[in-house]
Amino acid sequence: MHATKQAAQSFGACQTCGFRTKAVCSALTDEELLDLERISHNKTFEPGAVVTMEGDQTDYFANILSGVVKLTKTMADGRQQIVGLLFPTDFMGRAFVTEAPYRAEAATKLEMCAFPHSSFETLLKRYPKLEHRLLQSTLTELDTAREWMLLLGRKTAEEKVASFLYLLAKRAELASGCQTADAPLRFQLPLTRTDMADYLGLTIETVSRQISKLRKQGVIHLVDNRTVEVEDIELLDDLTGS
Amino acid sequence: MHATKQAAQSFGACQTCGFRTKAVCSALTDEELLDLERISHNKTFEPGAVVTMEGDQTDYFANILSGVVKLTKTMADGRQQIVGLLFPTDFMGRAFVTEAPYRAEAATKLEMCAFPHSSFETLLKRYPKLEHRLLQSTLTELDTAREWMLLLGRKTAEEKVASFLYLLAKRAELASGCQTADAPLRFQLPLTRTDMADYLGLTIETVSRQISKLRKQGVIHLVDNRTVEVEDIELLDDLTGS
DNA sequence: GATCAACCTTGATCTCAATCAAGTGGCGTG
DNA sequence: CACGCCACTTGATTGAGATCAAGGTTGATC
Repeated sequence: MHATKQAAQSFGACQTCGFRTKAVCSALTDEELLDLERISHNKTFEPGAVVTMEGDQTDYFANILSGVVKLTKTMADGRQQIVGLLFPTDFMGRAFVTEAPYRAEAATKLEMCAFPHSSFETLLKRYPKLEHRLLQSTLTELDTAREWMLLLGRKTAEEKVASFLYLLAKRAELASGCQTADAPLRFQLPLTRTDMADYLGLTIETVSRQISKLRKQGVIHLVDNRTVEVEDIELLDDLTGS
Repeated sequence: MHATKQAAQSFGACQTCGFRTKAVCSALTDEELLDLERISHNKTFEPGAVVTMEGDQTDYFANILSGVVKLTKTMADGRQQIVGLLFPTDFMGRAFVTEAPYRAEAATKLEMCAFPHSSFETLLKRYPKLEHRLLQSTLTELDTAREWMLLLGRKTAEEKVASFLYLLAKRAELASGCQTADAPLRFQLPLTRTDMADYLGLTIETVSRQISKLRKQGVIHLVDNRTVEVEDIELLDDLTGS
């Protein structure tokens, strides 16, 4: 029920600590946590690997240790929409529901700490505060989804792309909070342009154009296609429309 | 913890029964239900009345008895997005969170059974199965929100309007399930054109045009602006894109 | 180091829905 | 009854983003 050696190294001590205090395990005492640890095992996935299929029965619960999971809905003719992203410390899985209404896929290299379905539900019944923690994280997920509904329904292409980059920037800032002071904020894009388009309700061409525009405006700098450096976080914030 | 006389009359016995078996109270036994009944009181609102403000502290929990609540997010420049609708038997309120990230407003005449914030949370702690029930309904809400993200991000105007009408048609069919057999399916639109636009991420003009189009195609018939009769439910289903 | 396949960018054009504009019908009020 | 107001419809025009098309870059493989 803790990060592997690799994950611990790749994130540094203050992030690893985050798992104990931020993930679902934060609901339990050290002693109770042993029950959870006993049924947990680590799993890794390569980018693009399907973690759970739509309507899959053999579902399991998991904490994301490193990497990003995308939750995708697909229409009959192939149109896709990413309906959620899961980041490290986020919880994956649906209690007491076997049928997931969407597909979970590794967006990047992925490491998670998984629990078998039935054992975890047993623990949920034994520890109401674990279920309480789950309710809170579900409510947070609901808020995030609704925030994204506003973006999808009402924001312009520029605002959509700026919002996504701002989200990642804030997340990166928080993660590196205890290390770097005011070096230029830099982060990796966990998604390809295609995934970004599917997350923002746009086409890849529009995403690419908007990124170029932000670059020309001096808001961001692209170290490479997947590495962003934020040059003006306030301007980026203004462009989100929020 | 049950519908008022008026509500009971306006819905008929099989719908009133729905509150006992479908609303949050379904988690409790008749005896335990008394605890809930003791702290509940009914409230009514006129269309347009604000039930909870964004960031409101004086939040309360409630079961919707009749009418529809819209949950709205608004941007600084006035752009709006409805991020959720609550129908009868649905539960309103956020456990252990005082700040709501959106505004709840009566879309129609509204009747609800309300519980004070603190008393309800006490009951939640006393009855874990009540909290369990809350988790389940939150998960359902999350699924609904994500379904809507696909609509907002990827569906055409026609598909959006058709999806909304289909949703209402299915709901109406279910509600009248035990009464009417195969009379033409008829229902009231709980939203104005403006609200529909805000729910679907469109403008009122586009909503109006798509409704006219569906009418001309013989999919629906408008008894009046707010009353829809479905003439071809299968065709309507096809047009949703799902 | 040539080839190929992803992934991304940029340009030209098109199209769907937004915007702008005018008009209708119902309803409450003076 | 006239008036204004509100919700809605319909038409004309515009524009943001989709689509179509071409080219660039990177990295894996033989």
